[in-house]
Amino acid sequence: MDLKEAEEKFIAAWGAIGTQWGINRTMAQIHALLLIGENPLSAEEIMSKLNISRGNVNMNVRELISWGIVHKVIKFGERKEFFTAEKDIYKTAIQILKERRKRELVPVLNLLRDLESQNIESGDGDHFKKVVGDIHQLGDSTNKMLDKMVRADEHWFTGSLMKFLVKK
Amino acid sequence: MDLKEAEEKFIAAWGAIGTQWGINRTMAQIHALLLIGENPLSAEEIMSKLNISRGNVNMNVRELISWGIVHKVIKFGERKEFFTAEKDIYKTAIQILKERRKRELVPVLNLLRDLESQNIESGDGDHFKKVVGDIHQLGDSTNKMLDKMVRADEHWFTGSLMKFLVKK
DNA sequence: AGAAACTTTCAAAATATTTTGAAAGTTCAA
DNA sequence: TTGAACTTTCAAAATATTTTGAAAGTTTCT
Repeated sequence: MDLKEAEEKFIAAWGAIGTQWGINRTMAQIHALLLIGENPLSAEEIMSKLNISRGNVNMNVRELISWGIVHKVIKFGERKEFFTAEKDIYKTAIQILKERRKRELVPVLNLLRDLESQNIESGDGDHFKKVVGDIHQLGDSTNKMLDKMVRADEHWFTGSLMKFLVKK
Repeated sequence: MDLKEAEEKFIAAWGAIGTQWGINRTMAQIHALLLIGENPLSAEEIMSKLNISRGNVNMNVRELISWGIVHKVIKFGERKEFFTAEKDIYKTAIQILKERRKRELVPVLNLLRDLESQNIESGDGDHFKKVVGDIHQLGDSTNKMLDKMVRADEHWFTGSLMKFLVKK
């Protein structure tokens, strides 16, 4: 198997996996392409390598940038923009944790806080209150855990936290 | 705000959040409905409370069962099946971790192992190999971490692991 | 200012996912 | 064995998401 073949396999598989992760296939493929490319690529290049339209590239690259895992690169003397993926995979993972916390966990916590602040007329609401309270507690713990992971310096993954988590 | 109102808000919101989590809305709503209900519900009841079809209930309940977070309940003397959600939210969380590890992480590890076993003709494949190797390392660590969480007894979330993660 | 080189937008088309509901399948009591 | 009470299936319809590509917008150069 030559390099090109392996790279294509990686890109295709990353796209498929992305789908399972709830990420759109093209976005995952663009990320893979930029990850394995040593040099930044232009929109043109992404279009032709993945066989997708200009608009599609623009949209998904913008989204990847909003996740903080792809960056614009301006080359001196060149008019067009280039894009590259964060190459430190730990930074990438932390960035994704950060964003998912913001996008997926925080809204849950807000909902729960809101529900708990409501004064439900007593009685049979006990079970409901317990469920909401339990989820809230779990959500808070998870939030703190993620916060700790995200705040830790960039070597957390090889540091004491990871040692603790993975030991035995 | 009365109980019914709060419950409906919870169900609706849980559905919307599910969508963001990459879970289909109806599945999340059924889960919410079963969570806040003290007693198991029949397909009929789920249909009418959520205003969805029989087939839809069947499909999504089956999926929830395959995730291990909803269970069939047979009531003595009753012909039909009832369904209930796991009420221990920590168990539910662990179950979800377990399944996501199996469905989302394991395939990635398989891909990476496969790519690494290929003998790529040397030279400029160095960067590609590094990327694949880095992701593999991260994946392995994550896998071990999840394994530890999942294996820990059901009180891990309040136990030393959680203390460590959340302290400070 | 005008024009070339680029990026962004967005309505329409393509694709993918979810939902429906009627038909087929199953179970069980009589 | 039959038929009532249930569950499952699945093709078609509805809905949601993604993709396209041409038009509009922006920037930079002359």
